[in-house]
Amino acid sequence: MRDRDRGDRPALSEEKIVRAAVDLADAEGIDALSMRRIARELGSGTTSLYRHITGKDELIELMVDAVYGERSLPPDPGDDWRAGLAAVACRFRASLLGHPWLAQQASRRPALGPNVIARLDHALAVVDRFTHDATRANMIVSAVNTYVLGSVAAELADREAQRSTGMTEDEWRDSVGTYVRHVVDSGRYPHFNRRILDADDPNADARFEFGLDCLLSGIASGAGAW
Amino acid sequence: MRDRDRGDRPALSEEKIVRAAVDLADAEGIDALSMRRIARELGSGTTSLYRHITGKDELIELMVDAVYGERSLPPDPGDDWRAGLAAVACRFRASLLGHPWLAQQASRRPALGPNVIARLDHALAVVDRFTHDATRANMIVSAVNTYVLGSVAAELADREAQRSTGMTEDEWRDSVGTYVRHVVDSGRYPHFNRRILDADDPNADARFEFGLDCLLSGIASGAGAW
DNA sequence: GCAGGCATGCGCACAGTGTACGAGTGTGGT
DNA sequence: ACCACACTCGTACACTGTGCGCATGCCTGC
Repeated sequence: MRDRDRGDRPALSEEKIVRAAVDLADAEGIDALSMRRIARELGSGTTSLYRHITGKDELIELMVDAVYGERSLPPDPGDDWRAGLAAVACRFRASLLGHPWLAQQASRRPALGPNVIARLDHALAVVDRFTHDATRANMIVSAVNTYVLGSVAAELADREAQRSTGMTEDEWRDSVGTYVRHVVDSGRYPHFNRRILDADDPNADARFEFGLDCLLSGIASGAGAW
Repeated sequence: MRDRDRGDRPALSEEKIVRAAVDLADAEGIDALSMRRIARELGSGTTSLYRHITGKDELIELMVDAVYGERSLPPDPGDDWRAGLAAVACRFRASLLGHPWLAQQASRRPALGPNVIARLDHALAVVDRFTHDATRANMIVSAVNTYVLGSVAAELADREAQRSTGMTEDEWRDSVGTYVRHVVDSGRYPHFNRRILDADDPNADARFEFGLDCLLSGIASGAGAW
């Protein structure tokens, strides 16, 4: 008993709980994340978790900050603020895509853990090469983060749709297609039709980069000044 | 019995259920939305709801489309595509802000109800004044919608934070402030400090419009072309 | 008028959730 | 040696979504 408790189960800790929770959420989705399940994964009793965290809400905040901390900060891009900001945005996007549950939590409470602050500081440092106006720098970073967040949310929605129905991409397209054909045949939405019929459907990466490029160009041009 | 069933409770219907669900989610948040609670609000049995909808997932999809349909389409802006697109973005934002639970659902399955399609068609019509390239129009609309979604998600996170803690804005600022002071005092994040100390904290409307203006300027300048 | 089918409403039950409470246990300080 | 403490965890409670099957009232065919 002594050996088992000391050896095989080297006691719980906040860090271990958070790591197990992140792994579980990554593997099976945020809906599968329950306290009982985390405890089972750790080989401990369910309520033991509550000795190290105050509740599920706090656990999720800790998970968010932990994920923000797992990637190292991108290298200093020198004077090219635009490339630097694009790199920040891509890293942020990669973090969100790697942990699909993250984007879903973003509209709950704002994360302000140490790792989040570190990333924010880095982004502000990059923008500082472009403008020394603290208020403006703040808004620029907000705008870029905001765009990335929305972009990933939309991308995940698409991905989730075909995952939850268990269809391949082609099957999904067919399924939606027959429904959409009704709408198209009604002829009431000509522009929507054109989008379906004429437009190429760019992949998520291309869409992301297109919007990011527009946003950065607008920033560079000095838009948004009073 | 006959009278009661016929008069006071004029039978359930999909539409009534959806409306009750939207009202409840607006008033008490998405977490308070349970099938039992909706049934109680309607004065019916819980499982009666399942005669009209297949389950909670479908209910939420119906709720999303219902909300998209409650605002009339903005007037045709004529040839000023930029003003028209800005109007579309503001309407979208208003819908999301009026129903905080909406943004949280956006990263689940994509809504493709009739009302959503109608709005999409309208947006594409506006952009058609700017470019006739269907693929490019598609990406432009995506980028704007994406930005609005992210912007609202961030705004709601702030709002939710102070609502859930039951603090006023000042109390919240103080509470975060003391925590942040630790970080600031450490001196490790100079740019973050400058943001806290020097930057004005623009309200959500200003932040939204700043980013939107940047994005639209970038689009107008032709950014994102290969 | 009446029988039967059918749509609808709903009580019960089941497996699952977050977490409060308090009892049990091994460890370190005095 | 003793006590206090940190920790683990079984039990319990009030919830959740929803499948099953029964009851009831209306509509149709005779």
